[in-house]
Amino acid sequence: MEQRRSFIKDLLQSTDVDRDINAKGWVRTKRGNKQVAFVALNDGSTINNIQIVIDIANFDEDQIKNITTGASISVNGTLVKSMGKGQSVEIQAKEIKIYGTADPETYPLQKKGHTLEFLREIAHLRFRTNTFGAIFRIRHAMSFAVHKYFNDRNFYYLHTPIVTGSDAEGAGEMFRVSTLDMKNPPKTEDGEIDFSEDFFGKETNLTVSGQLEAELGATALSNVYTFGPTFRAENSNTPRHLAEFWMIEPEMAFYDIDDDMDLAEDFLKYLIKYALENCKDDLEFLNKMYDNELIERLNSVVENKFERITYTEAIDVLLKADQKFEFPIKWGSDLQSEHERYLVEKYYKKPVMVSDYPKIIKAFYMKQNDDGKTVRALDVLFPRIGEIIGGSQREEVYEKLLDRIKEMGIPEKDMWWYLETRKFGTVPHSGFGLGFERLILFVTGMSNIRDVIPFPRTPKNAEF
RNA sequence: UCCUCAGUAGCUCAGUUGGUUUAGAGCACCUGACUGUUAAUCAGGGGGUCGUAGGUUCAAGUCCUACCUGGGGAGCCA
Repeated sequence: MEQRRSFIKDLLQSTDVDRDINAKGWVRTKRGNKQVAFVALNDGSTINNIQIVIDIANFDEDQIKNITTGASISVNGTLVKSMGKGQSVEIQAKEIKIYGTADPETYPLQKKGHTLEFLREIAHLRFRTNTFGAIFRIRHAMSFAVHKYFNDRNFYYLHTPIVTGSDAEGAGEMFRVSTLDMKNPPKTEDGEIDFSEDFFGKETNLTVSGQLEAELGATALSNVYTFGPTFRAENSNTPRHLAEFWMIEPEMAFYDIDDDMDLAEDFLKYLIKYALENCKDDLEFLNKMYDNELIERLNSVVENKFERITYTEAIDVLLKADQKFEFPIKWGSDLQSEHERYLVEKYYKKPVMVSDYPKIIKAFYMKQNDDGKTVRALDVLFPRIGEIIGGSQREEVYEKLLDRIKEMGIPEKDMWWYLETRKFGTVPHSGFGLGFERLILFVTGMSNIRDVIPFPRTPKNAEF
């Protein structure tokens, strides 16, 4: 009878030895001599490999030859206590089946390390490295933790549209969605492209944010969140931006800006704590290989209260700073990266939540303060990352919201559905957006956002 | 998009102020040695139109121009 396959993660933790088992996976390395060969096997269930011991006398020579780095195999054998150092258990092989060989001359992954830049060019194979195995296991764990956090707190997961007919979010350039013949599009009488002929009968784009739709859900379900892909056609070439990225956007009825801040802080701490508790091996690997202060930094974020300051207080701190900034700071201008970095890394030395920004530099939907100058906006600034969360209390007063829409030249007719929530049973409400990949950057200690999403979409790059 | 650095073997790099016949090294790979290895070790071997296209020069991996690709920084933001 075929032995049932065990995951390597479970085998390595097992104390029940001298029993027959089956393991399947991909060969990481093989070494040895004429008598015995040692194969390090990995199946993705853990960063750790299990050692397969092969008595060469008992196997066909050609078969052993084909067990090379990258080959996929199934091993029947006995789980035994290891005679060597470095592992407590290993598999004494009885029978090996090779599913697929990997020609050592052309298989691009070798035993020794590769640069992250090179691995990006072979994104289809980089999952097979320790680094990317660790990153994507952590990414999964964080994704799961997001749902768990909200589910346990009476939030509903709301699926907002990917294709949107509203271009009013103002969160950046959008990707057009169209089925028109680009070489010969239908034209109106004035020579413009006639989008009434298009699939949806109007101009449509990929979403840049699910926030406005999430607000609609929150005005009935109380607490909702979105977690989906968003798209920005900005020509941003930085280690912190993607054209396609995942965003988490909770939206809460009856929340003011302080409630919003409480949730943001609690949420971030929960996620980081979840990683510390559930991704120990992977974090230790990343800590050792990429960022010696990673685990220490994660712990410090979980243990310390975030600093909460207003934009105006932030400006005061920056004006008194004993440091020259490339961009001089003044009230009314947005904080530049160098300013954010000073506040987080030099002055407070912990995450900082900045609120109440000048309304002229923020979006139309943010709740206006009584001073007439500021809005209840909220940015959470993290060490190394900068802005990890952007949010606000939303303007719930119909007239004030309409004024801002007019002032900022947003097409009012496209916003009728959004405005109606302020006409019928309007409530104070708040929300924020968390860039999922930026969270993963922080948690893994990676420095380029292209390394924390399986298949990064960036300007001039949509391979795979 | 702007500034800046880089592109030489499968990978990571060296290649001096342009000039010593076939452009080097380490790792990887192949062959051999070794009774249990831990990124094993040791010996030998194969492997390169020097990112692309022009240009300067008696002579270009090396200098100039444009473009492409990648890194870092900035802007936009999450």
